[in-house]
Amino acid sequence: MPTPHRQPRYRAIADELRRRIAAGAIPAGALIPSESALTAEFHVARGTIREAINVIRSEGLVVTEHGRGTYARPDLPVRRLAYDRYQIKTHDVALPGQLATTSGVDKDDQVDAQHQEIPATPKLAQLFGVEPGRMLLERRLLTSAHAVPQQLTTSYYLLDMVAGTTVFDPSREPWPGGHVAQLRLLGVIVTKIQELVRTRMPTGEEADALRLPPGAPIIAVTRRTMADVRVVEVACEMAFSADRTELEYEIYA
Amino acid sequence: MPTPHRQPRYRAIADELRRRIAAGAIPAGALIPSESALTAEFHVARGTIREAINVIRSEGLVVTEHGRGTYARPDLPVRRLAYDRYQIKTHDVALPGQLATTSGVDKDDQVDAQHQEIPATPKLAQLFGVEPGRMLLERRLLTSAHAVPQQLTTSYYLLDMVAGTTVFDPSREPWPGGHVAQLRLLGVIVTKIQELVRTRMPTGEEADALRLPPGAPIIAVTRRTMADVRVVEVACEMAFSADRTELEYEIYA
DNA sequence: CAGTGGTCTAGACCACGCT
DNA sequence: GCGTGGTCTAGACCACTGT
Repeated sequence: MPTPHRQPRYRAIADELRRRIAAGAIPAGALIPSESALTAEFHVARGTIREAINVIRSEGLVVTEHGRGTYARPDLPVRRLAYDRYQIKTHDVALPGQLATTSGVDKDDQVDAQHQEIPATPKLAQLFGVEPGRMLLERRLLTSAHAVPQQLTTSYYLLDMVAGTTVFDPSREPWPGGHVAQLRLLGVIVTKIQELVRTRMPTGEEADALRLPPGAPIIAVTRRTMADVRVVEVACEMAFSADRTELEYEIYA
Repeated sequence: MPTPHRQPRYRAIADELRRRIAAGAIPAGALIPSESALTAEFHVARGTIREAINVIRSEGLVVTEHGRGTYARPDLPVRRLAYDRYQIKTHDVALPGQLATTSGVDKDDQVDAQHQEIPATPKLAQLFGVEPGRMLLERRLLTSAHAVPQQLTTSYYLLDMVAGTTVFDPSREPWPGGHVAQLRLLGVIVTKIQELVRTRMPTGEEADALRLPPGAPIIAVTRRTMADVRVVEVACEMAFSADRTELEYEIYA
């Protein structure tokens, strides 16, 4: 079956705008023409222009700001989270005044942390391998680099392991060396970390916190930190803006 | 007195439809009311209804089919690709007539494979650590499970390593035991696999092959297979439908 | 054929950011 | 106040899927 497939006009306009951005005719960070200007240029109704912009916005090429205009999106620096990000660098622990350089948290990062004690939900209990209702420390963390939100993490620790220790003092955020180093200060030696990677659309809270444009997906990682067979930490959904993040892993034979 | 933030009608309607689907009033796989029916029910113009449906479609809750209607999306089985999927099970190699059970390819899967010889592009040459122009075997693979496309992979091998071997005979697809087992039959012992995980919007070709609804993101993995320090295979973009796939990794301290 | 979603028009008024 | 995008209307015709 031959496909004559006449291209709708809004798609042709989307193609043209995409071409201009790729060719540099509209530089990254610059405003694209306003909807009324495009209406005049292409001789179509405004709704058609808006559909075309929807297409390239859902591709992440532009972002719109109410009252200001639509911008060609500047190339965002991609943050690569490497397989060795949980390795403890000795000086991170030796010099506690220093910020962490692992665990996805860099020197330039700002963090906003909240601690709370909660009983384990059935899902958390299953991830931990403990009975529901067991008391946990919940740590909610929003990490920003250069004023751009990067990562929203909710992680959990067994309360009887961490309660009362200075290591988990909320005022000592961000944690030097990351959570693996903090656990080591408590005598807990992490032997294995499991990560489960998914992609999905953000919840409203996640979209707000990470300042995501509508339609942008996130990378959601569920992490379990193990000391031998014991689960000592669970990060139940670390959310990353998908277009600012890549994850690197190594698998050994 | 600040203006109370009134929710737009299309969002309220999207919320209502979301609620009905979550509550089971619209069962998974069933048609939601037609646009004209919703127009009558909510007393709004059809464009407003279409905007509401756009919202829940971009969330992956419904899929629309031209001429048929809009369906609440049935729960798709999620395929978990585990960290041990590259381990060779002895019988996979011992019984070559048997289908692979590793490498993300299961017994029920159908594959559509195409082989081709090409010179290395600069990007591929960099990933391989060889000079550009070096001849490679390109293997394009579309994997389907139960008639649902799952995975689109383009991978590359050094041609002088595989040329003329029966192992890489296109008629022997799918490969028993996956690519690691096939390399072992050539005497190449894989010691390490690196994977780089990203999420992005699909190209048109990818969206067609994986039968993705508009706006659905993909998981894109770049893989490098190593034998000691030598790169013996590169999968430059394995594309998975993001909502049908999750990836599991383990990191050892 | 009737019914569905896909595309498109030509308006209108509102909310927001700037000057 | 002015220009921007956000929401909404009330139509129209087309393309696809079914009977």
